[in-house]
Amino acid sequence: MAAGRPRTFCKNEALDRALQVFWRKGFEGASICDLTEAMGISPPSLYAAFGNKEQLFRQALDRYAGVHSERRKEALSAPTAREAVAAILHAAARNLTDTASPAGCLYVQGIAGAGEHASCVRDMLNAKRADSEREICERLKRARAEGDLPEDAEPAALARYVATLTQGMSVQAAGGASREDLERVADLAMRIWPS
Amino acid sequence: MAAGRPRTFCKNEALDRALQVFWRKGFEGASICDLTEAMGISPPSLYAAFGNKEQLFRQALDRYAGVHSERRKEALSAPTAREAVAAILHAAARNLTDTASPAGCLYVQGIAGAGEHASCVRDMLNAKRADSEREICERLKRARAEGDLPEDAEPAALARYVATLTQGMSVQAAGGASREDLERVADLAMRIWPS
DNA sequence: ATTTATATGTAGTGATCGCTACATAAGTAG
DNA sequence: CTACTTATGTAGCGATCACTACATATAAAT
Repeated sequence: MAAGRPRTFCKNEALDRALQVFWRKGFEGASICDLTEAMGISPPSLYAAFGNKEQLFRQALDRYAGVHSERRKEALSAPTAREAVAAILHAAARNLTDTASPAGCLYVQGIAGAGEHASCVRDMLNAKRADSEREICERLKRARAEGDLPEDAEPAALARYVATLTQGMSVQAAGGASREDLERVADLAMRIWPS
Repeated sequence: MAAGRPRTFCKNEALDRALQVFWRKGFEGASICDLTEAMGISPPSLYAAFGNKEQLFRQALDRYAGVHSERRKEALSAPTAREAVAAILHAAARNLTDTASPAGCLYVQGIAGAGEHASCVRDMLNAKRADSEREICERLKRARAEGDLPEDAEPAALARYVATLTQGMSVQAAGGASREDLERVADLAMRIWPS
């Protein structure tokens, strides 16, 4: 059939730029004007390609989630639970203070000034954080089954401890904490390990 | 001199109601309309009594900070550093999930959808979180001086660990974590203690 | 009673929000 | 070429934002 005028920008590239804006300013803090400027396109192009602001956020969030899901899997593939959790925490310290990206984690900073009507954004971010915690929990369950963790260890509680730390590290990073500060937090946090 | 028409509302009571709104929605997420409705006053009364939205937030934040500073001091007055930190973490688990208030901590949730022009709000909240961390650090320094902590303990790093946990717990609470969940995190967190 | 000072209620300011109508440009299909 | 489809650029929509002008109300001071 007829194919119409081709779009003049790369969708994924534009999405990456939108992600940067959402990451730095949060969902509500990022205006369409901020986004179109960063993406190098006009509002009608944005709406034609991505739907609306909420759908754009969802797509940017999925892209972000893809990257971080891979990093998480890599960290969790360490041979022991102890090494896996240490890898998660130290990767967090590193990534959350990466100067090439906004400080902190989109899962935390994205909440922004969400009024009531942005509850779906809150739900999206809650779900992503829960996904992350669940993957850690699964790894710990496996470790317990393999005898890598004692029988009385509680994977769910441990996973929540790790998730709480990474989320707190995001707040710390957004507040100006240095990479070294967060590395030290990660080191301290690992002292709970029975080994 | 002449005293003029007296105001028809209690300033502190109105401030408390504004605090609830900021707490639940964040600085940017709370509209003047939300605030005036909750405070039971009209916009001109709000501006006459509190200046503007930013100054209102600052006053609400100070009020919140007063309450939490007292609670913190009480927790830190425990005889040993270990008990003091445990008290901080368990108080966080309790307070952050208090059903009478919005979930989470204003110091974290207040960041809301802060656009660039709300950087002063970000600074205010960063400063309050830093205050909290510093008080914990002071307590730990005292403990080390008293021999309650080993010579090689690092009060600053420990204080940052505790602050990171409480901030992460705020994110967890805002995401729906239960009091029991957070209590278990606090228990796990205390396992790093050398004792 | 008059003056002075502060608070209130109504109503609306300009600016910005997310979003879109509309005409035009740029491609394919026949 | 004409017909059709899709993207772009301009320009602006109604709604909401933080905030305020203005007239009026209510107190104390003289």
